[in-house]
Amino acid sequence: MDQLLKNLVRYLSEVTGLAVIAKPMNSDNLPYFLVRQYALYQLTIGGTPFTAAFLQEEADFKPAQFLKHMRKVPSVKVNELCIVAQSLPTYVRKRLIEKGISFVIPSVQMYLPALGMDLRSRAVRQKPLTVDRFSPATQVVLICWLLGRIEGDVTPLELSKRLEYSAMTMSRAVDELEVSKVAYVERSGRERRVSFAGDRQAIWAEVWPRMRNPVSRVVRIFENKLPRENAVPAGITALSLRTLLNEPVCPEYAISRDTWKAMDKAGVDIIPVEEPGTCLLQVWCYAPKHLQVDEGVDPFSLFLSLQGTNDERIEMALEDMMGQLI
DNA sequence: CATAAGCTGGTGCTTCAGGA
DNA sequence: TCCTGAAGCACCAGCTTATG
Repeated sequence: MDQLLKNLVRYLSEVTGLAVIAKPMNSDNLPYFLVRQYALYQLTIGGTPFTAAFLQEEADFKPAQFLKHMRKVPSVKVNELCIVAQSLPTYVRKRLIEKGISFVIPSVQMYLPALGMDLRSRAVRQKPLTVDRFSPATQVVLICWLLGRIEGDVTPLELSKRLEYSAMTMSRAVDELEVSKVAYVERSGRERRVSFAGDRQAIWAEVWPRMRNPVSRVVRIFENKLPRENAVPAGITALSLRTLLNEPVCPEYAISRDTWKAMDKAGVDIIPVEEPGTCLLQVWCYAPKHLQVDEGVDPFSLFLSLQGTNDERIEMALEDMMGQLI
């Protein structure tokens, strides 16, 4: 109880900036059952008087019963009551607010209508205000939609199952889409449903400058060391599958960072120079497999991985591919 | 090469709807 | 009126990538 009292005084002073004084009340004339359940204090916050009731047994505290008890104590003014507790379930707090009963849970929440104060320590979620560059996870969601694979609206949880990200990461991706006005978010209860804003061509034009090249590094390995089930034809190889461009001498594949980590751990050899039987392996910051289209990586990621190459044939092939797509 | 910034998932708490 | 399960959320730690 001493600790709770100290916490109360410290918390109230910090948060309100007012002088806080708490003195135990004389409980000699109180019935035993009351003394057992509540410790009463004379509390003054910046000159405003309260009767603070420290809860001894928080577990079975009931607001209605509390009021009934307090009405039996002549020295207590019901409208000056303030409950002090270490923690209270949210539904209890809700009820107290409904009834207009003041309460303080040090470091967590205070509700003091007499002072016009209502504060929760938990900060409102810090959403990004703008997004200059989409996170990899957001990019995956966007491309998935651009590929026509997201019908209607979805929740972050559904996205997390489909794209093998955590629900948390998908929730953040939805934040990014929302502030970018690329998607609309509708809340129904605790659910967030995301729907995209119509026209694919317009959205692609708007988002691609903020998208990143998925390739974080390129290594050369022997093609027979390739993890077939996780590797997807990428780069010029993928472009040659979609356009009239010739196949490159050296095939290119894409894998996710996680797949590469596993390969690296298992000790795959990196070949420093071009050699027969080798291939180029692009390590992507997301999993190419989830967005795969036909035999190769998705055309959007492919475009992002090849844009800016100063090769006229590639530029033309890219244009050709994007033209067909949108 | 060291430090900062960015990305992601785990953990535990809060909120909400619905049912007893 | 109270409880419960599911979803959403913040905080944090661990790791990767960018920068001087």
